[in-house]
Amino acid sequence: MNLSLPDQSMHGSGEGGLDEDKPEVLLPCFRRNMYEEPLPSTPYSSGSIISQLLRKTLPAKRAMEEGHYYLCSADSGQEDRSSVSSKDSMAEAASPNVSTGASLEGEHPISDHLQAKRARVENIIRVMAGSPTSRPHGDVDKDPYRENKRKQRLPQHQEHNLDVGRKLGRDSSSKDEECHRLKEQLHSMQRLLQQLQEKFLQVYNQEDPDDEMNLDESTDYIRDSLEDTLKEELSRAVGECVDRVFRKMTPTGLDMSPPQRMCSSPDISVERKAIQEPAQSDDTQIKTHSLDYYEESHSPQDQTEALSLVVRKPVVTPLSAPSVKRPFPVHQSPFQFNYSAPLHDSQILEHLLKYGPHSNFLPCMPTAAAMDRGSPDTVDLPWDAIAMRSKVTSGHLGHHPRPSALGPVTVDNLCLPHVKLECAELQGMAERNPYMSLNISFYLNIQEGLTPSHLKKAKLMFFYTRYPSSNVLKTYFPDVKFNRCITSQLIKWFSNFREFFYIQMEKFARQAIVDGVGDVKDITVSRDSELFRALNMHYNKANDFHVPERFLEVAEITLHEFYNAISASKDSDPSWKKAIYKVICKLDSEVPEEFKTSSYL
DNA sequence: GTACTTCCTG
DNA sequence: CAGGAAGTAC
Repeated sequence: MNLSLPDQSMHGSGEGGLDEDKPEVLLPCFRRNMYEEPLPSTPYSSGSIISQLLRKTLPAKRAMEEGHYYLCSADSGQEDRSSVSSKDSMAEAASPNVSTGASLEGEHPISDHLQAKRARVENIIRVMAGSPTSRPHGDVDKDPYRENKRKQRLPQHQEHNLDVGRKLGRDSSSKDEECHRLKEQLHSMQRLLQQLQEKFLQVYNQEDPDDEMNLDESTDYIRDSLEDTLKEELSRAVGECVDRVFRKMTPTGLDMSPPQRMCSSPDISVERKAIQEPAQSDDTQIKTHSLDYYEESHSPQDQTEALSLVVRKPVVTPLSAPSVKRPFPVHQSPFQFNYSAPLHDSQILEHLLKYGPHSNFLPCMPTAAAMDRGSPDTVDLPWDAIAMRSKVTSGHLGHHPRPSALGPVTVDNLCLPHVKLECAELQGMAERNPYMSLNISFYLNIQEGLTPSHLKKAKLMFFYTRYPSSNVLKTYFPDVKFNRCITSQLIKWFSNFREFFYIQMEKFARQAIVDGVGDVKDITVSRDSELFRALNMHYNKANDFHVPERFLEVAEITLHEFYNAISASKDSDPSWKKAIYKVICKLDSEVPEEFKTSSYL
């Protein structure tokens, strides 16, 4: 945010204020290779968890199912392909009707096809729902398959539990180790989720383009159950992690005051709720500072494996399918980055537990961020902003009930501005593949509703465009999960902006006439103008944005239009303004790129 | 119908 | 700023 007043020239050109707000500029050190850290493997990172699960649980269906689940696997993929019809596509060949046993040459291939898809999806859901993490603990070790799965996901943790007795009394370093183990467990969970997504993408991306309708139907069919399952899975894992970090911290002599409510037994349900309702990230820059501080404080060895939830659309054709051995794109997702530095979240958590959410989180945090932003309200941690989401105009902006202290630790605090950079791409993918959109907002902390920050941003955008299309709005609000309602609200905002704009124009034009201004050329709009002050007060109340010169020109042109029309008594025509609107509409200019990635200006 | 807009009201 | 009515355009 440009902190300078319009007349101050901290930045040479008139419209360069935004640069100072970009995280990259704000935090040059943070650009360090967080996306390029080495990716050490974990003992249980190789092979497909899902595939192994399927081997154990669905042996009878393996032949037909693995055709799908192993499309990314060179060995089994080819193996399975050889056993099925070669004429059809892979998807077709591997999609017999599981539930009915209908043959591939059934009389209703489309219907069967759909049912086959559902069956495959249901299988995945069943596997997920049946995973040990979703079951009571007493159930876990009875089932070999589940035990196997648990070993894949929690091997180090179990080992650690066995070691607890020996480690009692010399626990000083165990916290770090525990964090590392928990981190790995989280990564394992993330891999599982990512694999699931890939499996689904494979299933759906192999469908014929003509199969859109079926895809929609089946997507609706499975959406709820799968979404719940996925969220449950990840939420539980994170909650468990926090739980253990917390318990691990407690006996080590940390000053746990005053965490009151979450002291003895963290409320996993609260944690889960916080995760399922990701908080907004208006203050991501502050969080960037926070994490950056730690990022710089620890050695690269702390970096654990990078995993991607940014699921690339698999190129799965009968010819190329088996070429991809491992379904994990190297591409780093913001989500996984949240957990990429083992000590981060534990330290964040530790601090929050000790000092509470409103304390100054880190030594470097408030000063630099706040000064760069020039806005006192940004000094606070995002706690208040969290409660603000979706309540732009509900009249509750003054004070918000403080959300659970644990929620933002794992979600909001760990979401970074870089998330925004990938949102647009992901949303595009999501639009092309309905299923893809299921958990993207969940992972990327995309807003479900518009926030005051979005409103502020929209107002600043108005300086460039008075008539933004919905597509433009979607482009410039990548952190907003658009739906019909949200789009309408944003459009309505700009409608209101225009209304105010035109009212002011008409008012000042009439005033000029009343004042006896005889020539349009005598009417100008400068930054000293009363008109500009009124507009600036409305769209840029904090006066922390340098209004582009072009907007002054547009205002002047508009004022002239009104002046001319009124002077010519055209205002007797009920629709006399329409001509003016048409002119102004053409004066829109492109909104700077910076607006696309700045969730908070 | 849907999307978008202006106008009006609170 | 939001809600609603009414108009326009596709």
